[in-house]
Amino acid sequence: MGGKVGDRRAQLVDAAVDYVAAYGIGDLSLRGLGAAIGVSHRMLIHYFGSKEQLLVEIVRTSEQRQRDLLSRLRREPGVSPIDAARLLWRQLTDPQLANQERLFFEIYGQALRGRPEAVPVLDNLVTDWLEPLVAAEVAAGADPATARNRARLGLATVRGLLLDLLATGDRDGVDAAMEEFLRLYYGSE
Amino acid sequence: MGGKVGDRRAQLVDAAVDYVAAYGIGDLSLRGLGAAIGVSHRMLIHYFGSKEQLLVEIVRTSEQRQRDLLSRLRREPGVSPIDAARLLWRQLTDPQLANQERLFFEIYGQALRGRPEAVPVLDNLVTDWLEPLVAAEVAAGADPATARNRARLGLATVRGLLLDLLATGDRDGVDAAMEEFLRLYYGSE
DNA sequence: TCGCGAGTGTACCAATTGGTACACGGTGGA
DNA sequence: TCCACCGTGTACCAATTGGTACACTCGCGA
Repeated sequence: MGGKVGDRRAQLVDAAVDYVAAYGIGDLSLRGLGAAIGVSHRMLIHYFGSKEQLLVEIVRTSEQRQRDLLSRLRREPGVSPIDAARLLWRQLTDPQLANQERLFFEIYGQALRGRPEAVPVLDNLVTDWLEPLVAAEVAAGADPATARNRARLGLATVRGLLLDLLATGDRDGVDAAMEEFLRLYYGSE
Repeated sequence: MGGKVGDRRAQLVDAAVDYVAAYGIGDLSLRGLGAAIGVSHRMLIHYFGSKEQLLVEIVRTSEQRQRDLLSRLRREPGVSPIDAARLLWRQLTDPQLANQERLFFEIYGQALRGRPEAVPVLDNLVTDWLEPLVAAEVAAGADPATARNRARLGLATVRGLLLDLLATGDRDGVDAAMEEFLRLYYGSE
């Protein structure tokens, strides 16, 4: 039962992502991680070949978790753009996901620096999220060109306010700014 | 002439910030930095006491450079909010400052992780920039409460689009989204 | 029963790190 | 002139890092 190698690997990488979300990916060491998740650094090398490959898997899995959030967005069929925006906002700012969001920004920063395991995330960082937002805009009647602009703007605003929230912790202030945005975005038409 | 200790220190820290803006602060080593700016790692310790103190000065100086951008904003007396926004946007997205902006996000990421030399930036990350934006809003006739919300929103949007720009490099697409924002922000009243 | 291979631990290695000890040189003041 | 001191280089140290070698155990198939 479940003794397969892949299972063990998957279990390790999952624990590793949790650890990294909590303690950061920057100064991760195999020994520290191993001690935290109950395995020797020797085993991490054994299962993943090298630290770099382990990091690749960590980044990929962390990305996958973000994508799971996204899929919840995408799966709502007839959701209006404003509801999509609110939903996105509420999900991203769930305190339980704070660590995951911090990790997002940390990986982003390292990707900008060219850290090889992190760089690939830059490709999908914007486009992946744009797609469902554009779809919601178009469904709501915007023409495709402005739909793209509006979606891009909405995504950027959400992320900028998330950055604010993580820095200041001022949930009320940031929520108020978000409401102001929604008013501008949907209220004036 | 000019042989004062402080001068040498200041010169070193300035070169260090340039180096860090180009190569990142994450895996900085005294030897690597020293070799790049023409000084032995021994001297960096001599002038700064420890790597940590050097990093503190690097972060502080990098913050100061951001603040210089800010002061140019603040010094415009009767600038309308929309012009302030455009000015801010154009300055932040100047390709010559790309490295500096990357460093901003990198330091932010590390600050979220609790890296001691970076954490202090979180305090002023939002509030410092809010002040002149709020002032511009109030001067343009907004009541103080919504002025604060609008300023916070504008700052977040600018940063979110900057994140997009650094990730995708799609200047045209991001500029278009910015224009869409300005239309919403100022056009509908 | 035997043996083989996967999973694991211990010990080790080379490289890199921040930091220190000490020695040398030059410049300015007594 | 000579002495003190600042700036600098070289050599070194201890700690930590990723990665490897080898030995051991345990379960399963022949």
